[in-house]
Amino acid sequence: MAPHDQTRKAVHRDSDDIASRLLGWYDKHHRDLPWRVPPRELARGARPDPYRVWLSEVMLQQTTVEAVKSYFRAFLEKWPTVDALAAAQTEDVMKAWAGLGYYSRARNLKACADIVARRGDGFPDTETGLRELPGIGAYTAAAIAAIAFDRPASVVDGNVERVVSRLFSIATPLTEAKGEIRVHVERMVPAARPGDFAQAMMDLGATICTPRRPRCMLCPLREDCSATVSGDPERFPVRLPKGEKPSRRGAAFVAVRSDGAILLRKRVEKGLLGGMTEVPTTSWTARTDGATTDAAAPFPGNWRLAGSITHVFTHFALELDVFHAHVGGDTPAGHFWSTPAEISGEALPTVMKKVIEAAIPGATKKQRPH
DNA sequence: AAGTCGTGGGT
DNA sequence: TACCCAAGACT
Repeated sequence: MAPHDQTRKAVHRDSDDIASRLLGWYDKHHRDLPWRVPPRELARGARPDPYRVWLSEVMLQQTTVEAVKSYFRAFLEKWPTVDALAAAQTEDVMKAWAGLGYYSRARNLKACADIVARRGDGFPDTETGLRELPGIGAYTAAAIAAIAFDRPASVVDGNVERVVSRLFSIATPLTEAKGEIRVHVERMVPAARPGDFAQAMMDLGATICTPRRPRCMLCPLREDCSATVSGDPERFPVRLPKGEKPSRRGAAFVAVRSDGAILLRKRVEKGLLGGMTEVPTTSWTARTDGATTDAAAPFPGNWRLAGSITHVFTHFALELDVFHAHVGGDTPAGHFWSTPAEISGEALPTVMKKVIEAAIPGATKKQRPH
């Protein structure tokens, strides 16, 4: 290994070495992903489709690669271009997004597509231009600029924070260390292949420099890594202890018509599960004694307790008692019926599929022609 | 600027 | 089991 000294020039060369080692590793060990153009094809002159880069990056916000794959393929099948997505109905986009979580992303995705389609010149090709679009924050703007447009942007996501905090044994809690981490990344970003560098950092974090039990023996940067040399890489990044998760309770009502249709309604656009579809429920702090239950049901009827479900959101846990009744065809104001053939295509978040399944097992599964 | 916003897989 | 946390954005 080359001798180190304290000059600025040496520091720069050291950073270049890190990028070179990382890119060499990426050339051999990169993941093959549906939205990715591999380095071999980039070397032949292929360019990524900014629409696909954008779509994948928004889907990947706080979401695992495995969860995204099938949604990415389905979206690309339905809406192959940003113009196609702009021409879609927001309601259909919400339906296609159902199950992926963080539903404001879907609304912002559609709003962003509308703006880009109206621009008529594709996506902005700079970090600044991208940052102005709905649903595109600091990370996503940098990622699209680097991956789709070959800009030397500093891409900092949770993987990069972990890798860098270990490389330099950053003991400051993560919330306060972001600026320091960004400075390190800015020094490392290479002039050539900045998009591959960003994806390489994320692949390294996802496959080698994992939160627990990192595979340091396989890491191309182990000689550069302060935390590995000191013997306890899992100590980084340092996070502040988190508060306790409160729990809420409520009751949900699955009303079934004679043809098997289920009564649904649409939630308000903003806030939790905004714009998504649900069965009628009490408020989610309500007590579930008999009096409250009868008052909140969409129909007076022969309600039977079918069971209860629990669902854990990011900042609270929810327990819902699920009531089930067969009812007549009246339609309460603001509600609608969804037949067994239609229900799997509704914009039902996972918590609501759990509720319906508790009352009618199999009801939300996709029907297969026979 | 700390809280809000989903879900599923790994350990 | 209970906890961690993932290619974060928005307010």
